[in-house]
Amino acid sequence: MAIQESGEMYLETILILSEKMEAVRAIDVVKEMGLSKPSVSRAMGILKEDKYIKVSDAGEITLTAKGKDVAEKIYERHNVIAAMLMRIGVSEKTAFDDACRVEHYISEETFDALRKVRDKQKKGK
Amino acid sequence: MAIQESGEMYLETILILSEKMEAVRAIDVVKEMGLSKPSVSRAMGILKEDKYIKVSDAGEITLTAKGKDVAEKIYERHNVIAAMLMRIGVSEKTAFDDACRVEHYISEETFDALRKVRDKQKKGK
DNA sequence: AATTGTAGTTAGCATAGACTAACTTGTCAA
DNA sequence: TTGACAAGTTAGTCTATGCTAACTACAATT
Repeated sequence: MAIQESGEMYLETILILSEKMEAVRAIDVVKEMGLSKPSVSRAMGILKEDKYIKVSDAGEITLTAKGKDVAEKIYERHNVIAAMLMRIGVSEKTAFDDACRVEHYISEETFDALRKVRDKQKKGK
Repeated sequence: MAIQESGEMYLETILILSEKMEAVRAIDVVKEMGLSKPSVSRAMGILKEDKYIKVSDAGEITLTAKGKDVAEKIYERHNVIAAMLMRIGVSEKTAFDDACRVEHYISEETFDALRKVRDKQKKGK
């Protein structure tokens, strides 16, 4: 089964958390995303089942290569979209929030186009 | 209850269809959106219940002022987003499809910013 | 009048994704 | 060693949104 929007959000969150702390546990995801423990517990079960993450006996969650691919893809989208929105005058908070929703819905083609705009902009500076 | 993404899609579709034909019926929505009759039938029931549309005895669907507000808002977003994507090099089809998904997820603030970019661009031409 | 086709509805089911309540398990402190 | 907290799981529920199967109701054709 292809990964869903919620799965992408969980993986992105795990990636971000793993850059901030040595060990990411389910409870950290609960706190970061503001969801209930059972929701996260079940999601981790599915992500583990589908080989996006590994969970150690101690409960430490790590991304597999497959999971990292997804997480980094989404995270990059997030950053590119948020940066684009801020460039056209959207506030940081709104840009972040909107990017968080939009990141799951744009095609590769659109994302490439956005990335190109960003690169051109960068060079121009 | 606030209107959902699917409700916005139905209303937008009804708006578009009502510009193309004199009378819009549920079956027209079925054909336009590629959904099943029961799905559309139920959705119309909810939209009617919540006063977004009116349905005549003959089955003709019309938008109320409230429904038109939503439909036009979404339709404008659709157009602005698709135009923006095409301007940065996205193909027409992809721009249309992506706009169709993204239109439901952007804030008013982001939309205003997009509109401003479009207006500036227009003036510059 | 009987058949057929079209529009719409009803009933029941599926999936994704969230929730609460209540349980287990393990650690740590008194 | 016992009691309490923290982490995680299990079980059951809810909402949104779709589906199929099977029905009704009506109109048009033969």
